[in-house]
Amino acid sequence: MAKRTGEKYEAIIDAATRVIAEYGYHNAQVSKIAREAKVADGTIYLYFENKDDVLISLFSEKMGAFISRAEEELAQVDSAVDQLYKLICLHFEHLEKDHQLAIVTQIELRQSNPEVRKGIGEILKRYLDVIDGIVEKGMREGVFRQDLDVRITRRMIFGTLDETVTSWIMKDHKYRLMDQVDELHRLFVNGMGSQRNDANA
Amino acid sequence: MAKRTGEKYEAIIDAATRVIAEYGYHNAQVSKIAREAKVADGTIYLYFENKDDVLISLFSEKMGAFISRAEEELAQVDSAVDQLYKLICLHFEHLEKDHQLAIVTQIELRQSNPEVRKGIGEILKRYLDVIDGIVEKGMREGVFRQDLDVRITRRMIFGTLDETVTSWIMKDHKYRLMDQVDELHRLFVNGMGSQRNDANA
Amino acid sequence: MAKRTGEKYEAIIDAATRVIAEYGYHNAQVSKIAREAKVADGTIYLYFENKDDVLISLFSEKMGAFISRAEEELAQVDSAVDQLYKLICLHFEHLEKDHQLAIVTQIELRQSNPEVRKGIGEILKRYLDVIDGIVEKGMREGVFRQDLDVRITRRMIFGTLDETVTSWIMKDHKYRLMDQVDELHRLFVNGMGSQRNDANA
Amino acid sequence: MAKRTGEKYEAIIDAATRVIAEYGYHNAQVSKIAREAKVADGTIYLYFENKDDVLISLFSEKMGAFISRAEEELAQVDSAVDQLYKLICLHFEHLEKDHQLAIVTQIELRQSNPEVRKGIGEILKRYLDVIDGIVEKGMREGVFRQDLDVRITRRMIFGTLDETVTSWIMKDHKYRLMDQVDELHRLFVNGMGSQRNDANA
DNA sequence: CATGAATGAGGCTTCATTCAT
DNA sequence: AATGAATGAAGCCTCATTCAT
Repeated sequence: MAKRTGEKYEAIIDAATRVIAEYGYHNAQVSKIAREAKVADGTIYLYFENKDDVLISLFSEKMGAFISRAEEELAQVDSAVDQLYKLICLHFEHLEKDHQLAIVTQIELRQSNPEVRKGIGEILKRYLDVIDGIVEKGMREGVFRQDLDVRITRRMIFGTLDETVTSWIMKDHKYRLMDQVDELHRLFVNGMGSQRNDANA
Repeated sequence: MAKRTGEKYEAIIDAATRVIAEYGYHNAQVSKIAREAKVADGTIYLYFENKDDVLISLFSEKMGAFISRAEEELAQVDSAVDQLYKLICLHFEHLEKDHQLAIVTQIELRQSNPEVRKGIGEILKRYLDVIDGIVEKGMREGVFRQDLDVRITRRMIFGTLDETVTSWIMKDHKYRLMDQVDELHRLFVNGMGSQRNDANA
Repeated sequence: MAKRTGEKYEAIIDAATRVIAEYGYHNAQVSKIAREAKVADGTIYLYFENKDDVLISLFSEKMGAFISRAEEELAQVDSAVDQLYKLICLHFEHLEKDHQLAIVTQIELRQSNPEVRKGIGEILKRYLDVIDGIVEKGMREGVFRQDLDVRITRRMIFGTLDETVTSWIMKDHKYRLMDQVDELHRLFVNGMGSQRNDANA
Repeated sequence: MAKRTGEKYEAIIDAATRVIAEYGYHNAQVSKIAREAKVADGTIYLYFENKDDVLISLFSEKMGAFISRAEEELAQVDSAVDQLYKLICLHFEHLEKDHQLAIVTQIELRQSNPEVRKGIGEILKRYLDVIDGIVEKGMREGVFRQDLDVRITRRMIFGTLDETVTSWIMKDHKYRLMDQVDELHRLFVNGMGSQRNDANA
């Protein structure tokens, strides 16, 4: 039934992003999104199943495009260590370039109902796979420990990046995310590093 | 006006925890919480300002008690490295021991309105201070790099633990969190370690 | 936001009048008014800001129309004495013709909250101006004393008419208001009279 | 059951007067009155049937005392014309001396529910009888028209005094009520006068 | 006599979704 | 395809009154 494509499809998603960023998730009514997109309330239901679908599609479109781009760019990088560096850069650049999107995906959409959160989770899986790929490549290259648990490591990387961005937004973007890339990369690479260090020993 | 103490105060907070864990944040009506606590709806308002206050208090009581306990236990540990280990243990133990609380604090309360989220954020600050204390101690001890950025590092630690717990809940607590303590500790300590490794060099 | 016009706008106001007259102010719930108006509860909020707005609008529409009509009719009367007679007639006719409206405006709406009472007061100001006009005209004509205090006199006229109507309603409309016009007119005119004049004679 | 007498009985009535005058009828909760009277909530129910009873008793005590005093003082005045003058004086003095009481009886208690209004109405009947007595006496004396309708005339007098006081309160007691006694008396006496009499002259 | 903690019924309003035009 | 007026379910909170102490 829902068209899921076309000029108005995109207009609605962009309007939703702007409205949520400006008014917050709890004040982003369908009618407000419709007004912002310059369509009638009912028109939204010609392009989306329901409001949840708008939100999931918003995340899917924005994040999906980012993941695809990330996959492409990472493919052009040789070593896992450099890929990780590139990943952090891409992650931060992506959100630093679009403050509205950052607010919506990091803060507002997380208040959504279980249905939307589930949709978001599924989209994020692809991103986690990208991270897994880098970790596994590093293990194969021998620059990361052989006994790394990929899932644990992936959660460290994703959890850290996610918390870093959220924190940056909560502080009103007062500093530059990109300035933290080097330090985070070092923390990750040292943490996963194959060399001597076994501080716990 | 609100009493904020007493037998029923605790009964209401515990009832709220159970109801939210079972039905989800969006289906945790005041009347349902009251029924679960075996008090009248109105009684809740003798102990709390409003529904938001119940939720914030729930987080505050549970998390506050945990943070206090953590502070005490960490004070009895000598080295920063061991303190960090202890912190991960406490964090995981705390939530693994009480699946309901884990669901409520990690998943459900994050869907709450801005007011509640603000209250939660303020309580979490104390926890972040605890993490900062460990990082700074490690730097003083010389086991962590002198050029660590405490805030960046704190976000790595908290973000990683948070993501790890959330992930564990989403996977229906199918494995044991405590089994991941060693590996995470190693990732952190190596990441922050003062020794050799400068993978980026 | 609220439309404040249209077929349903009037249907809701009329329904509110009937419901309040029948059940009393304190038992006139929005849902009851909606049912009486044959619209959904939510529809009321397409035409009015809130319940208070319905009540103020009800008074404003009914009283506003009456005042406008009164202004017109009085303009066609030459002398102040006859205008006063006409005013009493109009005042009584208006309320005697519509018992429900009389009950609502004289009895029920006076129990309303401060917000509504304030709205009512502002609308009544226009009516008091009409009375002032008559008194001033009579003074210019020389049929009323030159040393009349317009405000004091206005309060006598309005207070008397108001009390008379309220009393009539409390006695269940058992007699005819119109039968009291002559006597009241005589009391007013003699009271204000510049000398002996017995205008009614 | 209710005692209706004693030190606390009066304390509660006085507290109710103060609370209603300060916070308004709609914010005068039983618990607030109890606190103001320095008794427990439940104690109020040892002296009064219910909240309505408190309000009716408040009106009854204050107004009843006034009416008794008025009856006494008027008995010492010879002519109806002078009695009417005295009545206006007493009415205004009574309320001008106690602004709180004026606000409570003229404004706030009129917002009360039908039960209370009914109680108030019954108490006022005694006052209306006093007015009737003056009018009838004046007719017997021949200074008021023989064809006066006592009820119509009574409503003019009461309605006018009532509206005058209400208006004075709404204008924040900015002027002196007592300054209007002469003019109102003249309006009444001329209005009722059997001929031209200018009683005030 | 006095207390005050506990009760629980009741209503205004929002907003995602539909469907006649 | 597009509109937007209409729908109606659902929940937080207040406060008069009670009754065990």
